[in-house]
Amino acid sequence: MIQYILLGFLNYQPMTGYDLKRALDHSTGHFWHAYHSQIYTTLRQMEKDGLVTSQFVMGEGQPDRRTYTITEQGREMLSVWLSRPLTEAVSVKEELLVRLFFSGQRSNESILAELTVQREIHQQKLAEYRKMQQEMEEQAKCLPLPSLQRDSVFWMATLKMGMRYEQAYLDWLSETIQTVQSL
Amino acid sequence: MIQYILLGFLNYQPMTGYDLKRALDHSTGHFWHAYHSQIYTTLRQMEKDGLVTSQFVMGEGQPDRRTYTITEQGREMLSVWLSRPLTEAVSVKEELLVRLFFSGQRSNESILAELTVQREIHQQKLAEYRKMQQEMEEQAKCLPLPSLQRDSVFWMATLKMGMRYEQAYLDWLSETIQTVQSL
DNA sequence: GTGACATATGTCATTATTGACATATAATTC
DNA sequence: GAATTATATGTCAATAATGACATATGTCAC
Repeated sequence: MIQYILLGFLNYQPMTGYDLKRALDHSTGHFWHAYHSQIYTTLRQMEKDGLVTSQFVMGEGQPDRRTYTITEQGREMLSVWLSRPLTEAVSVKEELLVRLFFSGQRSNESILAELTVQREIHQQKLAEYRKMQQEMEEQAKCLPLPSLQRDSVFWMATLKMGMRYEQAYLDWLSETIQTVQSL
Repeated sequence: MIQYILLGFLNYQPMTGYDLKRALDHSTGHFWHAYHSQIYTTLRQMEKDGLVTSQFVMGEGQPDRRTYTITEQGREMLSVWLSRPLTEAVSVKEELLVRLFFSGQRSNESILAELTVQREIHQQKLAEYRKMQQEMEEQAKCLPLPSLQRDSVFWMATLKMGMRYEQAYLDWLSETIQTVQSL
């Protein structure tokens, strides 16, 4: 998966591993996390596979940088991947639900403490997404390239799903906290 | 993670790998999937670690079965895990959002086809969860052990999150389909 | 000047997960 | 009687992901 994400970004412009890590952290990282270790090793593998090329630039006054550029083969691979639609349910991994499922043996206080912390975490996430939405709407007014206008519709769509997810999570947490309190 | 799920089930009663696979598929599998291969290998490892013991029963008229029983150490490990609350955001993995994020280069038709299939998938999931909820509510009236009454509150809570998630997903899919149609 | 932080790139051992391959019996259906 | 499905348990190679360890420079504040 991470390989397609990297191709997706490199399809816009050449970037270094560090650039990519930052780009991910502010966008796709919210729905597909990656450590920098995974990014650097995947980029190396992709170079071996001919999906990208790299240029090492000795740092003059700055640390050395290795810039990766997508190849025609890389673009082709990204296109093929995008053209083959997801036709199955993706598997969800929700550790909190696993924990709650087996929480019959726990005290109400222990459970409530955990759910309350989670509510704070998801409130922060929602606030973060709302801020991102505002910033994105402002940036959309003055995009450097008109071709990015179309892209920004999809970026915004992913953000909207993030907000719906966080809102649903928050609503459920409040409901569940109430339920546990009344036990 | 899968290890704690297995301990969670074995904490109720001794079970075989096959039993566990079925139990997971009808419950926790909806928020933490596991192949039978992972279940069997994890059970073996857990036996080495002293978390479970196993009794092999030659099948008389039925296939051979290896029944796993949780040990005191296993119960302890489960308890410790449950008592250490999740205090961080769990990382989400949403392949559809990754795909949509980089879908600027795709045709509207291709995107709409994918979103429509996803809507059907999530509608089915929601229907499945609603059916499970009905069954659970009926079963709750005549539980074999009164101690399960408390547990069923948490099982129901996880199911409710599943329904909220699917509903949020469906609402977002409809919204996004409309957005793409109007491009 | 020194300590902290951002920039920048990597390695590596371990664990987790995937999904195909393999095997055998019993019951049911055609 | 042949095929299919459910029961039941495993192996294994490959991939993906985790998170610690390692290193070096530039900048800024104190």
